[in-house]
Amino acid sequence: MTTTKRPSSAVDAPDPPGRRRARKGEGDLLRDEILDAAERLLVEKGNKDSVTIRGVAKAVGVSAPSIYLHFADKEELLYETCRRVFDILNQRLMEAVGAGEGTVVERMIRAGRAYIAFGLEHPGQYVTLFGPGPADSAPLDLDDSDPGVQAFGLLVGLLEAGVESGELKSDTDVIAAAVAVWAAVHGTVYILISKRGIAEPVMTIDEEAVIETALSMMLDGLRA
Amino acid sequence: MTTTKRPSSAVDAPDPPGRRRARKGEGDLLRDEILDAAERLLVEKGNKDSVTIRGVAKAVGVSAPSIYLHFADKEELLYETCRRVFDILNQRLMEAVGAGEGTVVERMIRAGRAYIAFGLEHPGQYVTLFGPGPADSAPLDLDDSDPGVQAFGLLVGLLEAGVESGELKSDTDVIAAAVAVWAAVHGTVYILISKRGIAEPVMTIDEEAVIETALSMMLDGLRA
DNA sequence: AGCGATAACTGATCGCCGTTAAGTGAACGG
DNA sequence: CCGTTCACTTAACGGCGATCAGTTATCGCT
Repeated sequence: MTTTKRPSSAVDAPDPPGRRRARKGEGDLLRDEILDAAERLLVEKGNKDSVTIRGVAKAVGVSAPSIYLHFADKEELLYETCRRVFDILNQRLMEAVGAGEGTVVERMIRAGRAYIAFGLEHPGQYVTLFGPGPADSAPLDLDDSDPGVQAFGLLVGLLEAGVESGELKSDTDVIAAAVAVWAAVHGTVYILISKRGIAEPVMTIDEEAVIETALSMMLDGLRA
Repeated sequence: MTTTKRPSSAVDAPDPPGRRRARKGEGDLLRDEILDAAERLLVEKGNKDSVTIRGVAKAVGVSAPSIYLHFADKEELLYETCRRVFDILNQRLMEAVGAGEGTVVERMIRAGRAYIAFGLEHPGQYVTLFGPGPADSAPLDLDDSDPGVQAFGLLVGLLEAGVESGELKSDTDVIAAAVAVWAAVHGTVYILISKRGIAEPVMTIDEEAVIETALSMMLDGLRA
């Protein structure tokens, strides 16, 4: 016990090694610190399996079991971590769709570009949230606050508007089309993420060209 | 040591618990048994993290370290496991493309349907092979024997034929288009797999409708 | 100022994992 | 019959997610 004491003089060290215990009503402070650390580690490691409960705890400057005071298990921690950034995605999607107006097709293109760009900016969170979860994963009763549900609703609304205005094929099954469109942009994000930095199978992939091809392909196919 | 002996009388038990040691030149027998067991477990668990080296070893009736006599690590074991089934996919794709002839668009639709159907039939292997690997994953120098490279080459060839025959837009960047098409079918498979058996976000998804919508959307967008 | 209650957090431990090192015994060639 | 070699095992390491039984700091209250 030579150096380990911190009742006073605790403002210089930022946080990680020694952390001041939260005061009585402020237990939730730790929750946010945990989420921040988990997000930082997820971005840096790029892979959810490389983010460990123990690692997050050490980054926060706390013991591993403390995590469980705020999250039921690792899955919940990661979900909440990614959820925060996906709320930002929804914001961006709504901006892309709402601002500048234009035709439905133009708005969909903008939204698609925003979605893909966002996914490529946050690959760790993207594959964590949309990647394969445990096979036994609970029915995952998602409500309207779930960012995925919101984004899907936005897409369905857009397609409905397009059909109604005659801009899109009138016999479109909007639900099926929404899933198909989502699948196409999702696949684009996923493949571009996966292929980042691996030996190119045939040649270097021009990301921009792929994105624009995918988007125009999709929408030409939907147009009336 | 009451019941544990097996020098003789070893024909009744099939394999799992006690396994006859292979003879001198037949060490590779175990390799195939391991692959079979790994495939079985992967199909049954649906998730690569639920397939453990120890579990595979027990299923074969062998000790865990024996796996490492035939595979460098778990990743290699899983890769080889999935590779076997993806060779079958390539076969099916070539049948779909080659047989019955027809226009390029027709052949692409058949291939797309075959790809998606295959992915949905083998979800465990699909997400294992195409899902997120470790972030540090080696450049993965894939050669022409890799099923992914072969399938991609098939797709590129098809697109080139379509452009040449005037069936597809003449200004198509075939590489970018191939990636985009692959992304779209991949995304469709991935999303339909992920959404299997979870509480539907908006309503029940009609898989057939999604598949047909995705395929026609794609190809209408590519057509001249 | 002192004290019991309670919120916030820790140390020790469990059972599992992937992986490695060292050893054992059966099958073969000579 | 013997030594080598192949096929495999036992034991163990370090790290993982998770649990449980404490421990300590802060609070309201007298």
